[in-house]
Amino acid sequence: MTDSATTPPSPAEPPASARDHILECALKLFAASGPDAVTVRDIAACAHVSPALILHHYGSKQGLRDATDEHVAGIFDAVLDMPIDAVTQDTTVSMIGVLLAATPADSPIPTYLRRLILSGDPAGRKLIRQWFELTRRYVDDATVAGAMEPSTDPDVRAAFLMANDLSMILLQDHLADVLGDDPLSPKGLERWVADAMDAYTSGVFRKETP
Amino acid sequence: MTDSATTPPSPAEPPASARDHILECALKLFAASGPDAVTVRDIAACAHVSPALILHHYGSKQGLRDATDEHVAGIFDAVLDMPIDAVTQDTTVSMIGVLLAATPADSPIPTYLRRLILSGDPAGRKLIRQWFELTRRYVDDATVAGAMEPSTDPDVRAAFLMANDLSMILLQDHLADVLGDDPLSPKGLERWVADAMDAYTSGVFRKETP
DNA sequence: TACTGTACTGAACAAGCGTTCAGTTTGCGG
DNA sequence: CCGCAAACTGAACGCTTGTTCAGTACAGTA
Repeated sequence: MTDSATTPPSPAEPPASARDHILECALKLFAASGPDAVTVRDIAACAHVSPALILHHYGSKQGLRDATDEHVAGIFDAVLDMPIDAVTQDTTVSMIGVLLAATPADSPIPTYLRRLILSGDPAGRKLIRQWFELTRRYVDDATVAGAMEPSTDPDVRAAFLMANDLSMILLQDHLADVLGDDPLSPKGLERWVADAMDAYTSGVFRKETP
Repeated sequence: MTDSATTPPSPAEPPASARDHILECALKLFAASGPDAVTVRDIAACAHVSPALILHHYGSKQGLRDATDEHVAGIFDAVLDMPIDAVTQDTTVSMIGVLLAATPADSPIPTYLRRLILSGDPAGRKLIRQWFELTRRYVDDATVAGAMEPSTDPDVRAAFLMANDLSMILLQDHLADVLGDDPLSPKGLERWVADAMDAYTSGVFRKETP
């Protein structure tokens, strides 16, 4: 319930309090192994504090999980609030490019996002809803603007594009395995986007086989 | 190490031994909540046996997990071994339709498959590799046959199609949430396949905006 | 200096976990 | 019938887990 307004007014850089450090470690460890596999003692060791301090600050392990979810969702919200124009132009086909550009290369946030989406809890559902609504609006706008072929089922079309986007996060490791390039790395992203754009503009299947 | 050959020769229907019943329950519970969240006692209660019997038959909880993985992978292999012609024709765009047709409607297998793929363990990686290889071969065949537009990066194209397929399993709940139809139900599948085929043949984006 | 609230710790607790084991029941060949 | 291996159980063990709690260190205030 205490938000960042309770912290003393530090102008540019937060003083990296133990509380923030704990959340940072939790984010990293949760992303790497999943919250269930990470113990409070693991996080305490990572943050160089006692396990009791974590409970002191966040009430319970679940409280820390919730705080981490909120933190990531907040970052994601900030990315989603970018003007939609930035999404449509350049090689940035999708939300993924924007998200990757907004987070450092070794950030655990994409990985954590994957877990959040697949965990089935409301935070992930809300996140997907926002993502879908944004894509849905984009489909309408682009269709009206003549940049997109009209679809008889725009909801499915938006979900189709979103799912395609998401699969890069969800299947990152597997795609890296079969393609040889991490699809979320600059090189891998370029390969992926190039072929995806080609598929989306030139089509994949021929209408009939002459 | 003891395979099904050790069971007595029952002609049509396996006698549903306690051992099989345990695996069946494990499959259901693992799919529903994830192996980490399911205790040996949970599985024992589901199968109406003592926890000790599970360890007697499978050695350890990990042994049961491995056995369940193998069982699901075996079913999946049987689906993948279907002739590729069956995949290309009709509304069955993809592996998903074949898989769904091969399993009962309320089967926990698709859900378990999702967990297997995302768990990061070798069983899931092997499975994805097979899936990819099949799709990769399909891309070549369909391109030679003139049914598919040639791609400059066929590996990515195959991964792209596979990922699109997989996203229906991975995002099943979320897609059902935003679309109102479970994409793995007959109705939802029809909606999805119709729009996906449209996108794949007519394209999504226009080449230029006149 | 004395007071107070917050950050923080070490040690312990209760509960739940996977696993073990001695022992009982069951089924089957001799 | 006996004997023996396999199926199966109840009760416990050791360990890890999240959590609690009494107490310490330290800042800010009067």
